[in-house]
Amino acid sequence: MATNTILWFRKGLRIHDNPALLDACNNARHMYPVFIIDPHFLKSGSYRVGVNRYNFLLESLQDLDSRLRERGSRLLVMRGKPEDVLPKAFKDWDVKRLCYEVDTEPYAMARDEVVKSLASEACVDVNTFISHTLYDTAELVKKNGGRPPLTMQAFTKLVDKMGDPPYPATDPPAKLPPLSEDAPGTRPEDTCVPTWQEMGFKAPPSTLFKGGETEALKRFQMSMSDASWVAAFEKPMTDPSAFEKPATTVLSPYLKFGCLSARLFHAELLKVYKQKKHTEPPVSLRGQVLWREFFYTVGGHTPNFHKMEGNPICRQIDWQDNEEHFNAWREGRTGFPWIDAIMTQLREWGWMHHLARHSVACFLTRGDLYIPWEKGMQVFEEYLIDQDHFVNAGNWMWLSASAFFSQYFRVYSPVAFGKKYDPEGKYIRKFLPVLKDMPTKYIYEPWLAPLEVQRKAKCIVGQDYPRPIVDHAVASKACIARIGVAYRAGRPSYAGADDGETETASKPVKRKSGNVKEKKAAAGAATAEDEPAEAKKAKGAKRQKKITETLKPSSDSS
DNA sequence: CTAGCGGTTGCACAC
DNA sequence: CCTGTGCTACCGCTA
Repeated sequence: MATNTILWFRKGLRIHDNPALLDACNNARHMYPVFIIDPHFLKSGSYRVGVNRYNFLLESLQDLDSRLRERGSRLLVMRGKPEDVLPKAFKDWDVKRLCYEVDTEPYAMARDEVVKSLASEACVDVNTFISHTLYDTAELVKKNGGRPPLTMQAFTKLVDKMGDPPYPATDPPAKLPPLSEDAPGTRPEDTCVPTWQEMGFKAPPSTLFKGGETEALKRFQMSMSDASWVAAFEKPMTDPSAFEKPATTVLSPYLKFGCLSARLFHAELLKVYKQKKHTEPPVSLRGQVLWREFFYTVGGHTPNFHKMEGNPICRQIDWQDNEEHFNAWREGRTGFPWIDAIMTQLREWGWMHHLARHSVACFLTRGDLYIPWEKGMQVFEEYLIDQDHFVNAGNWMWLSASAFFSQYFRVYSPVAFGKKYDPEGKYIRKFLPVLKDMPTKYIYEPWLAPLEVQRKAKCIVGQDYPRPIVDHAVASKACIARIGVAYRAGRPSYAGADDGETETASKPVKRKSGNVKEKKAAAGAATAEDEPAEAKKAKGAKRQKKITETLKPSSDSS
């Protein structure tokens, strides 16, 4: 017997490869495609979503609406909390089935548990589908013995053992089950896609990238059309300073919102790979899709993944917040043009190259400022159009050497790194017009330019552009020393064999060499209980103390 | 249990 | 110009 169904869009803002859509159409008299504008994502004061990503979402909804209309349906954009909106809709529309795509982010998991029990109270069947990721990440974890692999190598092997991911779902019928037009609360003027002004944003969006499935598929085709480029892709070889034509696909925002299916992307990559000799993960284009899968898998099965505290895979480091430095970083006025240009691109475009993100993330945390990675993560969360919960947190832990990556002495130079790719400083001149006439010789280090040169370039350092907030040579050495202390003081133990395991302190932590007590080490003192091998460090201790002192917020400004 | 391997993406300086 | 080394001794995984 045909019933009324709700198709609840959250991510997965697409028609293609959408198993929830297919199920919602199945045996449906009326099908109601719904998106709910959830106030959770708009908490005033501390934006979770800046105007660029929010508008990207609104454009994606517009596009989804027109694609549904082409098929005789339309999108109902509802306002309110899902746990209020949905039960009312169940009753108003006499709904018997609710279909949606699984979302494993912590907020979504909790929300959906509530919705499920409300649905059950209303005698509504709930059908859920995994189509945001390539695999069911819980299955990957199970196959790996109950805990997620923590290296990309191990993850790639695991995925290979699983075999190819499910093939993309078939396209939906050309004619979708219609809404009942006299259903309460579905008037077009009450359920249309709002504008960014209506959402309360003051400043207009400034990103170049347009949201939506149509745009996603266009960009996807464009990227895939050059098979040689696809087959030869090596992420670390791409240029972070390219902005006229970005060196990578810029498909990430479309994957984040599900405007593009990762499974479609993956399947098409395999087709190209069959024809051509190609690069391999982790650097290949397929590798990039696997990185996303990796962070979804680890993040979805690690408690408190987006925090340092209570996160069993995250190294506990004595980061030190510094309001002044943090604000300078966020607002692009550190005095390092390469860093400030990247932070400007972040705010204006909502997207920058992966390696550019590395530069600024390293600078904020283990490289120069020693500020908690969570602070940086929150800034990215607000401004990035492709912000993706697990990917963002995972990469911030990576860059701050808190998890996954531990060679903390590999510090990016805020001067040399960009110069390698863009010796002329075109990227800096583009995003920091105040420096556009600075001679190439000084474009990465304007504070070294003689005053006369600064005058001629109409950019006086200290007036028109800030002086550097730290001496990188000093700050980076201090950071390396201090993070080394934190490393020796203890390491995280992933004691839990299960997802829910949060207690980690019970297992003894084995150490290879002198287990320096945190307080003593932090004071920079060599201790008597240290192994003889540590003796040679006595000399280093003094220097270390000095370096540690330079990190104190009161004394480290230049 | 443990040693050895290898890791998407650093840099400056010495030789 | 190249390769090696210090920074400081990393760590999950595999055999």
